[in-house]
Amino acid sequence: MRKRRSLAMNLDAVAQKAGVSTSTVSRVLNNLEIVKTSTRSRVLKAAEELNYHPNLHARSLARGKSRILGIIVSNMENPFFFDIYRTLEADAHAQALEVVVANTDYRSEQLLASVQLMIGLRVAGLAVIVSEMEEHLIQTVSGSRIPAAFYDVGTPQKNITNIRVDYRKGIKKTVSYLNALGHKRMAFVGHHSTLGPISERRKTFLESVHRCSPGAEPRIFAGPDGLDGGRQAARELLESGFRPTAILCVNDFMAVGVMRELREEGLQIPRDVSVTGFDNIKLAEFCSPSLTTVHIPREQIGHIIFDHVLGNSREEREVGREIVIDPELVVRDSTGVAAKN
Amino acid sequence: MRKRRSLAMNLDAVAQKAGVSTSTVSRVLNNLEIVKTSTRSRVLKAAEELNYHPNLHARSLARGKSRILGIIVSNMENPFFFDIYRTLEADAHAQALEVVVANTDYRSEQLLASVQLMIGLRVAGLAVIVSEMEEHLIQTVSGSRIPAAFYDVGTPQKNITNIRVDYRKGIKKTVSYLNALGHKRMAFVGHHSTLGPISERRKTFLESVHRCSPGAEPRIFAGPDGLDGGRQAARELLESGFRPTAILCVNDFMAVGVMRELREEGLQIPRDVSVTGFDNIKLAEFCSPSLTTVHIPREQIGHIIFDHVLGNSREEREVGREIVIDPELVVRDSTGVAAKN
DNA sequence: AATTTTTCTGCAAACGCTTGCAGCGCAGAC
DNA sequence: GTCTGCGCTGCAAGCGTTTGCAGAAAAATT
Repeated sequence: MRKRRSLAMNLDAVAQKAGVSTSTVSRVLNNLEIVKTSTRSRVLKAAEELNYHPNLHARSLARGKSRILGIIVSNMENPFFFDIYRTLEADAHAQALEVVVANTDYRSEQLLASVQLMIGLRVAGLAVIVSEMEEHLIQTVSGSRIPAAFYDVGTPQKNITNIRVDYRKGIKKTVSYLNALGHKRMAFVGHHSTLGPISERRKTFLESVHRCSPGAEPRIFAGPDGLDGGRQAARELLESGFRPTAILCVNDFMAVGVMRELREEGLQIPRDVSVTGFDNIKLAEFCSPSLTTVHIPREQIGHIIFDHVLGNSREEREVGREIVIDPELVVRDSTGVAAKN
Repeated sequence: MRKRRSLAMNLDAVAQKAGVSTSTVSRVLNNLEIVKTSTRSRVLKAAEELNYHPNLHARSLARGKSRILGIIVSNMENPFFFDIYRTLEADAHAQALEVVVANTDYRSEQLLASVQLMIGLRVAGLAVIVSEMEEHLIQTVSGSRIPAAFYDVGTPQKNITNIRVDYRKGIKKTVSYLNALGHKRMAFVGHHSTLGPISERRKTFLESVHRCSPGAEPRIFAGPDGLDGGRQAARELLESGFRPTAILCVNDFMAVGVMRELREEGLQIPRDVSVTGFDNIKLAEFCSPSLTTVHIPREQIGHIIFDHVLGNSREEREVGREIVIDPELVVRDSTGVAAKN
């Protein structure tokens, strides 16, 4: 028999100090109104003096579940993900839920690890906002019986809600807007081309261009998600000798990097080349020139996810549906009529 | 006696299916090399088939500690914090530690909640990267016996290391650089003026200006941390009628917001007004014009924090020291000679 | 004052895991 | 054939909570 007398404060210590049982302490700490006021204050005093902090692991174990919302995102650095995270966090806190975030960095082994973590933590709900997702992981989550919501990937399942944005529509709007401005030579800057949702945007881009201006020869470039990645892709584009009059970027974050490189090379935006993004992150209004983009309502998405995963009204928590969101084009200063040449 | 036969898979189920005891399953799952290969594979197969995921709470409880690094930051949206977080996360993962992040949003009640959370989680180590910090919280952390590191706030304590950047030096370098360019009328744009580290920058700014050019009348403006906050502060500045030739911003993130507003109002940077930031976040290179700023080595800071809190060599983990970092001025395109008028 | 009801508190099991120790089976030594 | 030693496995206690149930104390009722 090990007698590893713990140093860490526990219920017992508080109970002893207050001269009550651990059950009573527990009830006080959980605000069960059952406890007599005098006892209650005695316990609180003892806890205070001992600097007691309940062991959340023990608590979750005893309760059989944790009050934690798990969130998995591909890239917290990209404000798109951050904004959804922020909304989810606020909603969670409003219901006295804690939040655990994991960042996959678009790496599927990290995604696997994150999912394992969340299941291991027995989170009360799980939001998966990633671009990389494998079928068997979806099954794993579904099998865990944890109410979950996936953004952009997977299909509705038993306890899984799916939220997606109609990217095709967003891309089409962008392409036909640019087409109306006379753009024919267009390029697409993406990232991680193998990922489902991303390759969908790329494909739609090609389709749209072909439909709008059959003669055009659209080109594709890519780099890692981020400012540097955008810049790098733009550099490759320029070095390739291709001179598009418009560049569509897979997201705003990369678009900012793209614009930086174009500027560096002496190209004026939008006089020499138009640039568009996707997401409508805050930064899109703040860069120079401000960015024409496609608005994706991240707050709304966050709220929807939360409500479906942990919402408190019955109908809200109707997990297992698919929800599609329509994006809107937002025209700013990074686009203009096509340069003639 | 409650017989809440759990739905969730547990060791017992796996053990039963594999025809062994829970101890053996546990040993297999923890890679204890003691187990016979045949047994081992039988157990792994059973676990796999049952879609078993160990309950991390139970594990932490039994082990008496969790393999979690806790991180608390003021504002994850600001890339400064994100970059430190990213480094910490990488270091943690390299040692098979999980990470739990909490965002305080500069709210001290949220900071309190976050600290409670981390202690409740019995994290193996804690990194607190915030601008708001109260003495009694420091005591709480210190009393928890969790190895911790604070950035920018607090003083070294028993199990607490302190990392700080010599802001005074950074600000002084900036001011004298601007002074050398002929700037006399300067403004400082900060946020949350009551916070310790921030008010230090502001104070040093005032001192430095007075020392460099005694006749000058520096002005202070502020808004919430972020792009919008910077913009808002700049707007107030302009509306006040004050026309500085240079604006020092408390950080790069806000500086980007400031530049946006200046541009909006038709002011050219740096011809009409110079702007500087602080931190040297990636975005500083990507905005237009690129931003003169003070480099704070966030990666280095992240590594130092990790090593002191959870590093595996004895001397690294020398918690309880104070470490000061010297910042460097990085000159880019947002600053130039003072406008004559 | 005796009884019933209501409040409040404590007991002890359960949550799912880890781990010290004891024990079993079996190989080799004598 | 007994003994020793080793490799592997199981037993059971313990981690710090929560909570159903039962019992004690206090209050209300008769």
